[in-house]
Amino acid sequence: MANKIKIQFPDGSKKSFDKGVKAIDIAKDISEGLARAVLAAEVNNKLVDMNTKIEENSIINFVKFNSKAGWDTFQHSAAHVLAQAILRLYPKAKLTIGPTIEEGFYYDIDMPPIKQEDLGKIEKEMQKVVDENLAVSRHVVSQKKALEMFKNNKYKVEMIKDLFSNKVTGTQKTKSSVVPKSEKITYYEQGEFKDLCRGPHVSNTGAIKSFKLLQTSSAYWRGDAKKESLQRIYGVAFPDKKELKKHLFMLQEAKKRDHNKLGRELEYFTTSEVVGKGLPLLMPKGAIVKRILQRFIEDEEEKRGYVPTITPVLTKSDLYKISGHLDHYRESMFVFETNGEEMCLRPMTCPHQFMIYKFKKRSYRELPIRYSEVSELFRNETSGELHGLIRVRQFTLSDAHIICRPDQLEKEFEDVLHLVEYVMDCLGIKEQVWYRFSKGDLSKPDKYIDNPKAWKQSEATLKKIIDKLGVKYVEEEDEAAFYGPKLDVQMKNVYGKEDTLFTIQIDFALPEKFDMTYTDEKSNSVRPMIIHRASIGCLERTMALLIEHYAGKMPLWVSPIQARILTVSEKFTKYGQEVKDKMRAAGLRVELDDRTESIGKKIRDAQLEKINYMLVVGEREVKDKTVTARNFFNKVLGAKKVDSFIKDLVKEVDEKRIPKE
RNA sequence: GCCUCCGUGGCUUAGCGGUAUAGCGUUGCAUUGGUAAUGCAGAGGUCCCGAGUUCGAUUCUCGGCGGAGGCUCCA
Repeated sequence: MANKIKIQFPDGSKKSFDKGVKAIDIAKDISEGLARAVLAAEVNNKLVDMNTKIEENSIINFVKFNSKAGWDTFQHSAAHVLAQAILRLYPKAKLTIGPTIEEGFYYDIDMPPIKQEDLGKIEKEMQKVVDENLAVSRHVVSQKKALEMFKNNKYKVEMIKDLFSNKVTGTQKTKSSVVPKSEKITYYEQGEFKDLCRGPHVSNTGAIKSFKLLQTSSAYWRGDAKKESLQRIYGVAFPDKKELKKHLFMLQEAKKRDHNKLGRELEYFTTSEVVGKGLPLLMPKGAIVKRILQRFIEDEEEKRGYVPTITPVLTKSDLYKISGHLDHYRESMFVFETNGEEMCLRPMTCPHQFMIYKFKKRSYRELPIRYSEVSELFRNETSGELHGLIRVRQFTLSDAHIICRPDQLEKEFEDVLHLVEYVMDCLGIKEQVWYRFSKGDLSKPDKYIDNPKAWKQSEATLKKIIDKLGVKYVEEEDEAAFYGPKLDVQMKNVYGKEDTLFTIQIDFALPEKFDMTYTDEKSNSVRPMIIHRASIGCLERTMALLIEHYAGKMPLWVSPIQARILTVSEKFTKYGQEVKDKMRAAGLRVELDDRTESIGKKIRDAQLEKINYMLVVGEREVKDKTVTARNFFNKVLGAKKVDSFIKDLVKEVDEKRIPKE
């Protein structure tokens, strides 16, 4: 029996096999179909290749394409095919890393810039590699041997060395974990191609049935702008053609929702060369939405005990010297000299509000003080990172600073969280967001305030609070503000790129820098705690993500044009006007389309403009004092009595109901 | 800032060394219409800007500006 082992399957059943049986043979034993479908196996929770020999009693779980591990395995195998094709076409190219990402895979390669038209050539070569159906094999070697094998590639050499010194591999974005210090290193081989890799991989290159290279870009080695610039090639792969086609179709569909396209088409905003980069001009519709969001949050905050401030956008740079912004942030600030003084446009509201706090001596009885301001901020972002309304040089943030006693911190934090949740509820985006606990990186004293003890303490405090409140979050290193850790609310745009929507930050540093104090019950002078928070985020960005999320079909309460009255002919203009006036009087945003166009045309136009309700008025309606309503999904809601319909709409606005198809 | 792609009337687009297509939209008139009606008439482009090559450049070269997607950054 010594050469037999027991394998346990996910359903709990067990079966015995010869010692050293390959994972693929176990799958075949169950069914040929399964063997074809699996990409890798988890043996005792460890991900391995299908040709791995199993030497002891194990629990096995087969990994298919539609699981996270299966996707990763498959995409990464495709990345190897790409790398092999590149080396065949460009023998001088130096491979670096080629991880899996949510949208597929990429490979960073040190080589001359790739033109768009080269991608077709590379794809052809990849197809050859796939057609050759090369067996993929895994090998374990010593560090010495590995260094010898990859001696012509300085990047791989650096990685191999790092692997043995417990350094983090990969870039921050790919989230490669710290590899435990090991004696051995693995590489994979397919045909003439060898690459350093942890695996696992599909067993043959022929499995990569269908793939597409999507785009190229440049990226820096280890994400460091001071290091070599590499060519990054993005792609995605699927086990069959149909799925790839479907995926590419979905990508195209998603791009139709791109706020940068849709927002311009729907006349929310535009840009002008003579105004400048990253400085969008909000047109009436965009301005209305922004104003609604602003009024909404101002009212809501007032209800929740915030007090407003209005502070200047322009300031002497001295203020930011105190706060440390100038040190940590200068590159992204607009700083200029005038009248012999250095001035700047404010990138943040915090120091201004702190000055108001410091206006007089504060008692513990006054706290918490919650200063809020919907403020215009300016950040001199580098040109390449600007994007539509999501990333701009001037934006409006619903900024607030809660100055409180340490014993109030938790309650205040919780209240902020409730506010943020309420806002997301009203916007109907609760399902689309997730929380990110953003921590500092103590190894970067330039980027973060150098006070390890305080960092640790405030991160622990934040963690304690969010754990206690049962917030589900992901932790991320090196994403904090320079003065403290954050809880960010994250959302993706149509390109799958992640952006911060709202943020709540605990600040341990600025109260000190600004020498902020209050007098406690024993007459001691004590440092307050500060929560920085953005409740509805940056209004422009929030608007952009709403446009994308709703494909332009905004919830009634934020919609710039809630209803449009469409007259069947000029004879009914007067009645249309009457209905419009009534609705306006009820506070609804309504337009009258009394053009001499056909009713069909007017309906189509209203639909293209994503107007919530189309109200047709013609002979029937005039007679019955009704309107015939449709919603923007073009669903006919039938004839409605005008007065009761207005009442319904007002109610819908008040309830901030979210549209459903 | 770096890499790739891009820049022709409001939009989509043809063209290419001799100042330019077409469709949609738009304007006016007629038609008074219940899911893009029809007819007639019209307006609208220094082909992103600058320099160079050329007898001549929207077309070729270079530089700039602007846009898109990455990278870095980040609300």
